[in-house]
Amino acid sequence: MPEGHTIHRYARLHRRALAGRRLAVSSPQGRFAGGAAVLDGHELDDVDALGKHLFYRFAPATLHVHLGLFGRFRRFASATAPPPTAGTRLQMVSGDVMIRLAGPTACDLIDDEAERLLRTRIGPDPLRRDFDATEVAVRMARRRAAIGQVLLDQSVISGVGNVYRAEALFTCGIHPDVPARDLGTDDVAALCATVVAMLRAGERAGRIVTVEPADVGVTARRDVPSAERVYVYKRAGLPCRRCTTTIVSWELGARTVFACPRCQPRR
DNA sequence: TACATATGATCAT
DNA sequence: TGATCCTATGTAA
Repeated sequence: MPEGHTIHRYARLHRRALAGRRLAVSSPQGRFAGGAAVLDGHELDDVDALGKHLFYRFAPATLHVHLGLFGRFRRFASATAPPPTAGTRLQMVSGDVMIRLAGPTACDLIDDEAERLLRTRIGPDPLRRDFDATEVAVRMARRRAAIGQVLLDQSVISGVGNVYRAEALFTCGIHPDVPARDLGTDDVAALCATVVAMLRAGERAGRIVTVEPADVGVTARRDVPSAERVYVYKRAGLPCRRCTTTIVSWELGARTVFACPRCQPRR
């Protein structure tokens, strides 16, 4: 689940549900018991997202969460919640609202200096109002690595993961192997605009839907069947939705990338 | 019961 | 580049 759209969505939902309240904070699993004790009983002031990072502001400290590949939050009604699973790292409760976190790569208290340092490593975030596509272009122009690899580099542009990389490159007709610095100004601008639109749509819907409804024979985006929400991701061996050419996949940047050889020529 | 799998990132070599 | 960490879920045995 967790690309940037998921992170920003959690920030929004958790802010709405929990900000301005005193929270019972605990670590059923025990691995975050010390940090939970510091926050327990304090008011959550705000929740902030940058790229794939979340920051929960409490007076005593800021809680920093990165979901990694496996992490996920789940929300329960306190009264009817099942017992926490063995992997429940963090639990935050206010009244009837219970939020549980399992499987994160990071769940720790972070001081201002460490956060400042972290933020210097994070590139422009397409889901923030201050997103700067020009700055992304500057950073891409310095990379000779393949655009498919550079799109996953969080210091160049933050929040893009393996699904959106494949889908954005397909939509823009760019082959993943093209060196980033060889892309034209127009290509980079289109790519940024596409990523912004895709992540925003994903944040709003709570799921990734990158196909144009017309390409799968429906009129509204919400009517796109679950099996037909993407163009190329995990569709190796299947026909392209636009041209019927067989989708191919290979390893790029230690992750599997997918592309249509015809819609995305190497140029 | 075991294994494969996944939308991530870091560290050692 | 490869090993490693983290969890839940679905399928195979």
